[in-house]
Amino acid sequence: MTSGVGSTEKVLRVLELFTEERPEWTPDEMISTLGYSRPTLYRYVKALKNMGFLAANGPHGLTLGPRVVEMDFLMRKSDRLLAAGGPVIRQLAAVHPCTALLVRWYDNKLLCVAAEVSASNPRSSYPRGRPMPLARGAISRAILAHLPRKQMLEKIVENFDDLRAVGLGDSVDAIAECLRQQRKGGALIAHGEVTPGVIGVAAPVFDDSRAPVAVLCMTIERETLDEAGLSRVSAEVWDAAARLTETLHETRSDGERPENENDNRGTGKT
Amino acid sequence: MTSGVGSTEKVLRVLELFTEERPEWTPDEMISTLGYSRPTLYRYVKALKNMGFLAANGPHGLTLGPRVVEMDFLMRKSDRLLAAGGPVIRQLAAVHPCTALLVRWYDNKLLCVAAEVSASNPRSSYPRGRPMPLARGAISRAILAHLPRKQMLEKIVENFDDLRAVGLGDSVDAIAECLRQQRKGGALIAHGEVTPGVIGVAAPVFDDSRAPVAVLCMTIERETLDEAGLSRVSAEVWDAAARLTETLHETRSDGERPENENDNRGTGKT
DNA sequence: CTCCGAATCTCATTTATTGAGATTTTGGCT
DNA sequence: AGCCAAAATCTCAATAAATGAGATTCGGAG
Repeated sequence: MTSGVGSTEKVLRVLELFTEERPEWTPDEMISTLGYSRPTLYRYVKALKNMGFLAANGPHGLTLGPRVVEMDFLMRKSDRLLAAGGPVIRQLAAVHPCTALLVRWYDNKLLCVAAEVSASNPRSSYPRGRPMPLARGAISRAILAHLPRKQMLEKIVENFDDLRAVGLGDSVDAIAECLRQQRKGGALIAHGEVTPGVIGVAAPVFDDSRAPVAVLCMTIERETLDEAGLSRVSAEVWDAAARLTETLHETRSDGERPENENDNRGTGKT
Repeated sequence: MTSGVGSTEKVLRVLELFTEERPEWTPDEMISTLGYSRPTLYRYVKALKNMGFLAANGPHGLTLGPRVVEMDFLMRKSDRLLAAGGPVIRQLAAVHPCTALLVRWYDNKLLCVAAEVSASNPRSSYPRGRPMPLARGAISRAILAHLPRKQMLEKIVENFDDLRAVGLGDSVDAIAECLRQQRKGGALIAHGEVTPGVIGVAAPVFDDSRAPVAVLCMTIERETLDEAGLSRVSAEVWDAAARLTETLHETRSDGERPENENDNRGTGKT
């Protein structure tokens, strides 16, 4: 609206209606929720259906459509981070019973892209696609602490209240200082900031530039781990993240396109 | 363009650039491929980034963004077909070494939504998100044969050449007749129509209405199966599809929203 | 600090989007 | 099979938004 693509934003607002709580909508529900006129909403829906973003479900219901699944497929196939990270989180999960996560950093969002569970009774669930809190926990701080100064300050300002609540400091500068300190200690550790009784151990992964692109994290039941175990795990996580960073740099320069393990495509039924 | 949402279609055409072959684009590449002016393209990209459909990757590269992953997550969480179908394809995979697929039917597209591999050396690969050919193989015919007359004729016309090539008949009516015959034989069987040496056995799954919403399919190495085995497998597939149809009808009426097995969300790091 | 390419802004011009109401299509009934 | 109400689409004048050339600013490398 504000930027010369207002109509598109209105159209795509339709897609924002779909949530875990309400994954199916009728045109009339959309009209009354969004306040669009009938012809307009139908136009939008028709266009989104044509492009595969919406699909009919039953006589009058609408759900998200096949394009969504296809695009996610495409991302999984072509995401170097995911290809390189899969084996790494599997290794991590073998170190100690836990949930090992690979979390990608989008400028304003943390999103789990892969998870491996080795704990017998996992306390937490972060499958691919689950958004993660931006201002709490080891994962978040692993990003913040390793951001270039400028971006770090931006994010601190944006999330000031949460960060102060966790006790990192009472001013923007104090928090920045505190975060910068944490760079030096290797993996970031948080005790029960998100889930009580669960320890998070996280380390950043870097692409070519100096900005972090992802975080490796192990979440572990506190009871299963003593001090010595924690420092061993912490070293493992840090090390794994460093290896992953290394791998990313390699595949960037030589192979050009990432090699997909399973590429006999276009086949599969008879 | 033709329908009152032209500008939106132009914007979303940007997303269509991203393919398996080319998952990363720069603004300049987009400009020369799409023929948009510089300010326009930058406006589009900015909007798509704001909405999470695109994300920066490196200094100038763009890739698909986090919204895509989130939306797919949402679909996986709320898809009754997927929730009910998971166990079913696992059962099927246990019957005989194979790849068992659950394929959803969107009015113009077949898309694999879940797969279970039990063959030791699978010949085919159809992970979630892989689009499937619309006019070949047992899956396709399991849909076509069970479509209401009107839609069946539409689809036959649209795919006439392919269907004739497979030998179903030489006229629209002949093909329709042939397909209608196949309704009576239980599961649909195809020999090497897509992958030589691989047999496909498929059966339709129905939602409340009479139109099929999905297909269950087993793809099996021909050598591992004799005539008797094939008819046993065929009965199993048909049966499994019937059970799945049944389950869908049940969950539709009572539970209202599908129960998700693993719903301790908002948690997972520390 | 300076420079160069990348990204954004400005604003007159062009073009598409919008919605009330009429109209057609669909699919739920007997 | 055929009807009826609800859903979806169409028409078209009024309204508002998208467009792009060129100037400008931003931001990172040296």
